[in-house]
Amino acid sequence: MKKIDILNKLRSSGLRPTKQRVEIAKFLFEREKTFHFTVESLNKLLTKKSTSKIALATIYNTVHAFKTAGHLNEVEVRGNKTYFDTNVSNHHHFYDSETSELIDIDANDIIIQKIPKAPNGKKIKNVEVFINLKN
Amino acid sequence: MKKIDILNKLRSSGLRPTKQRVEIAKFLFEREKTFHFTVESLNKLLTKKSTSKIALATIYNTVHAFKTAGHLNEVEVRGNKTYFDTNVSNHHHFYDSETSELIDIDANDIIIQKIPKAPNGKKIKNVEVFINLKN
DNA sequence: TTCTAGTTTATAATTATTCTAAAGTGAAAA
DNA sequence: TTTTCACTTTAGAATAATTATAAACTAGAA
Ligand SMILES: [Mn+2]
Ligand SMILES: [Mn+2]
Ligand SMILES: [Zn+2]
Ligand SMILES: [Zn+2]
Repeated sequence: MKKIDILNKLRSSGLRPTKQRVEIAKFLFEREKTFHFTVESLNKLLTKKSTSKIALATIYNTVHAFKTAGHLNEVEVRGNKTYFDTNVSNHHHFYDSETSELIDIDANDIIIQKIPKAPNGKKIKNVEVFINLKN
Repeated sequence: MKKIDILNKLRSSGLRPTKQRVEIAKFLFEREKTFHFTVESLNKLLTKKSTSKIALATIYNTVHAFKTAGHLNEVEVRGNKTYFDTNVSNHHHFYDSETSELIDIDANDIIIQKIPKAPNGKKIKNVEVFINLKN
């Protein structure tokens, strides 16, 4: 994903491409593989990588703006911190609690044969599979 | 589960059956169906039910002690609070984000036909399925 | 009954996150 | 190009969940 696409991505979701947003978006979206992160880890990586310091509040603001725009997903991981995922398509995860590392599993790599029907007036929105790992 | 069993349950896991622990254990374990809760919700319910007030710190201590002893499981739910589950067997969940309600799914009610193999030197510890509900 | 390690408790501390409100800025309009 | 202003960034305060502290209490062994 090139810079022009980043600008389009931001503008088309009603987000002004400010210096900070572009820098964060480039860091998050200009990569081949999925990136899983917490605000803390993102902050550290950005601080290390870049010269210009971005306020922590801005990172929170930006991550939430990207999530609301559908460019990031929140992943539920045991623990206190909130995890985000640059892979916004429907998929599953391996989770290694030793390293707190998430690994993507393509939706097609898990096939569920039998599933219970949703209760009362409810419908199934989506199904998430977590595979916890050990050594 | 009767009172004597509660006492055994505590003692056999190295926990002194104090007044507070017995009261909390009775509240949590003397019921037919699985109970999912947060420390906050448990605290409210205990306050309503009982005459003797239990300190919030004691509820945290006790829930952690029960979890460590294997009498409670922690369930990962989106949001800030930590959820606990009296069902410590391997099972799955429906999750209704409208009501923040968890509903158990028996392990046998979900059959996974295809699953990827664990990465590098890792093994699969367990598989958890979350079915998110909508109206 | 005495004794003590384990437990409870009020309160302080910590940690992740959100709020606030003042200063800064992208970009539309003049 | 300059003006203008709604949107954005920011430092710091506030909040909320959880954990730590340390003094008072107690289960139960001796
Ligand atoms: Mn979490
Ligand atoms: Mn959670
Ligand atoms: Zn992912
Ligand atoms: Zn459950």
